[in-house]
Amino acid sequence: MMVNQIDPGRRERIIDAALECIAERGVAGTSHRVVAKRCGVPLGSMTYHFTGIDELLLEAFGRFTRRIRDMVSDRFSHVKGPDEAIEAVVELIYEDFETDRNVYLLSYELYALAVHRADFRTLVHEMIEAGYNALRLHFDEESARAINTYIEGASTHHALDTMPQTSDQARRALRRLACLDRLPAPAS
Amino acid sequence: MMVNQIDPGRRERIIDAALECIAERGVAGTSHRVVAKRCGVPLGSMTYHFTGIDELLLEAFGRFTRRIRDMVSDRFSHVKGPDEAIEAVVELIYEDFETDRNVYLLSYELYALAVHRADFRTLVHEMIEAGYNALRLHFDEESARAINTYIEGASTHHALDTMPQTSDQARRALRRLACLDRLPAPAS
Amino acid sequence: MMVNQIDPGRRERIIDAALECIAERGVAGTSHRVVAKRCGVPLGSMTYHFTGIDELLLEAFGRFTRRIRDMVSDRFSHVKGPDEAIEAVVELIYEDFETDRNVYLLSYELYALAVHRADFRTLVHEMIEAGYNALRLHFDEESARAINTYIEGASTHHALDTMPQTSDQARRALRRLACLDRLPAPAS
Amino acid sequence: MMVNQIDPGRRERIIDAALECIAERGVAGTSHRVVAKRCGVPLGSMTYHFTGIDELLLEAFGRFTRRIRDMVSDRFSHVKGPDEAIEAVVELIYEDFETDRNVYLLSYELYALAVHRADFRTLVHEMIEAGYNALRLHFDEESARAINTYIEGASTHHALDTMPQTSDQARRALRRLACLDRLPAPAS
DNA sequence: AATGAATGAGTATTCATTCAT
DNA sequence: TATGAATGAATACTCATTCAT
Repeated sequence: MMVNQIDPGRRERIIDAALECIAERGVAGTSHRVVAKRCGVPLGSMTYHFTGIDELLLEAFGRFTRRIRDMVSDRFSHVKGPDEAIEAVVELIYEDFETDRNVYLLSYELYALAVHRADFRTLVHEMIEAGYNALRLHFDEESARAINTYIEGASTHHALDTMPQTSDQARRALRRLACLDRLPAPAS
Repeated sequence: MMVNQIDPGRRERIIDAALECIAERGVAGTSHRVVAKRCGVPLGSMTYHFTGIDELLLEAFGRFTRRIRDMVSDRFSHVKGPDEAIEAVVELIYEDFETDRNVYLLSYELYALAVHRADFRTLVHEMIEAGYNALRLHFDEESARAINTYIEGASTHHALDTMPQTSDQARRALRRLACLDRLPAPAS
Repeated sequence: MMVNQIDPGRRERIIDAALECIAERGVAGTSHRVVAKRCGVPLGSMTYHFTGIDELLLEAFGRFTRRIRDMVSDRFSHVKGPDEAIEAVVELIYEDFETDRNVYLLSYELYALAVHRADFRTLVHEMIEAGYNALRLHFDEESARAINTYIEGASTHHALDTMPQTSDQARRALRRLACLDRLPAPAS
Repeated sequence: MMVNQIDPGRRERIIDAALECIAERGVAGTSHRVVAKRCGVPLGSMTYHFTGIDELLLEAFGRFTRRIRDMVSDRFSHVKGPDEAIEAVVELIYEDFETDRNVYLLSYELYALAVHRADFRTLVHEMIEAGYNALRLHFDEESARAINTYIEGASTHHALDTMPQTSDQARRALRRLACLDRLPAPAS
């Protein structure tokens, strides 16, 4: 029998491994066994640190949404005025989320869970509200909601390789939503 | 022993049952056993009609995306001009998808699969393109993309009970994206 | 992969193996694994044939109580009159149950389950009623109940190696309960 | 970190909690974790105070059998003569054991263990002998054994809700076993 | 053509116990 | 002395799939 090594950071490492695993293989492919092997802890350790797989998933996605909220608040920390806010949004989508592609991958795993389960839905709400609150400092309520909605859609289409929109196009769309440009009458 | 009954609609019934099951319990809760019981066919029938669970899921989601494409083409069939097109979009989100809530539930299950697997991603692409193509008849390319993106985001927020936007607000946002209104200078 | 052999008596063999296993190691030591190994079937076969371990235990104990009821009805089949009935009881305890010691061992496992769970309690009731009904043909109700009660106690004490009573002593006690002998005044 | 509190009664509290737990959920549902939670001691405390789960069970059942022996000796402490002894037995079954229903529930858990393991069997022996010894003071050996046997059976049938006998009927049966009444010739 | 039986890999979880602190 | 952390073996059960009939 192996001697018990005490390992204070283990719980955190398990959560990280779970998150990586979800990004790579989806929630469906994320089992106690797989996560345990990935971070080199024995199987029994999983249910010692977490009451069950659900608690693990919840903690993992909690960490994920916190990370996103941090990205948002970092991008908005020095923003002054609506023009800079639009730039922050574009950078969020085309730089931050792009750099950590997991943001895209993990979101849809989380949403699929959120559809059926309230505790995961809470995480989604918090994440969406974070975006709204940051926008609200620079836009009226209706515009802030509209922009937040657009971000959501852009992320989805980006995640699924379906967004041929460039960052320039996204910027223009966002500026329209924010009424930042005087627009020409549309050419039918 | 039961005599083998020929049952021409069986394959279709299985697909329908699978789709209901996914909506109710998620892909994770959708197994051969569960689907077979739901539509009253023997377990062996599942792998007789489908090479495996993946084929069944793919067929089920194929039916789902076709249904959505039908909703889109129905709404757009009599549309004339951009104003009516916007109305069609609003009705799609606030009436069609709302009436069949499964549209929301199933989308995120599909996206979660699509993130990791190309064949499901193809279905998503087709669905998104259908929206784009309908819009393209009434808007320039950039506006059509922007509107399609907005629809995506609005659907997500709606699915997850996070969209306090009314249909009026959505209509206004869509009209901004389409440059249908002369906009006031923004209130700082 | 091993070729599937169809094996029509398998379900019955599993039940028998479970019963032997309970007798040897107690319900606590009777797991899917252990029973499967004992009768040489793969683990997956256990939950194919039984919805769960409870169904298996219930079937096993059902077979056990039926066996006891058969012993009772065999012993009583040719009984004529109360004297012969008493003999039948003595032979039941000191021959039938003694021959198949499992009768003793299994009873207490069953009772422990019956205390907490109604479906097992039903089996116990049926078993006890079988004894009562056989006795009722030869004795008035009160005597039949009293004798049945005595049988129960004698079985327990016998099972737990605590009954120094000989069959002669048991016979005399039973005859007293049945009022078959004129009794002397007790010596204090 | 919590300072180690000395807690002299802890061992006793654990034993009590174990006994309650066995009564409620059976031996099968009684684990270190469950008992520890019930009496609010840390898990590590269980194997500190007891060498293993077996020692805990043995101590718990030891306490249980002592409790029964106390009930017996209390009931018999003032008994004078066989008539009063019979009354004591009836009160034991219909009052004492009835009041603390755990007596019934726990007995069969103990018997199931006793069937397979000698140390638990010893406890059963002591318990049964206690009854015998009390009876022996007022009856000849054979009657004492017979009465003790009857008590056992009556308890079982009572525990399993299968004893429609009233205390009056039990009293009459016991008096027959004790030869306290001149009996009528049996009605065939 | 159709299916009931079978199966091995995999799932989450519980458990008694050990041990470093 | 006392305990939180750790662990490997075991538990019941689910599953997609195969195959003989």
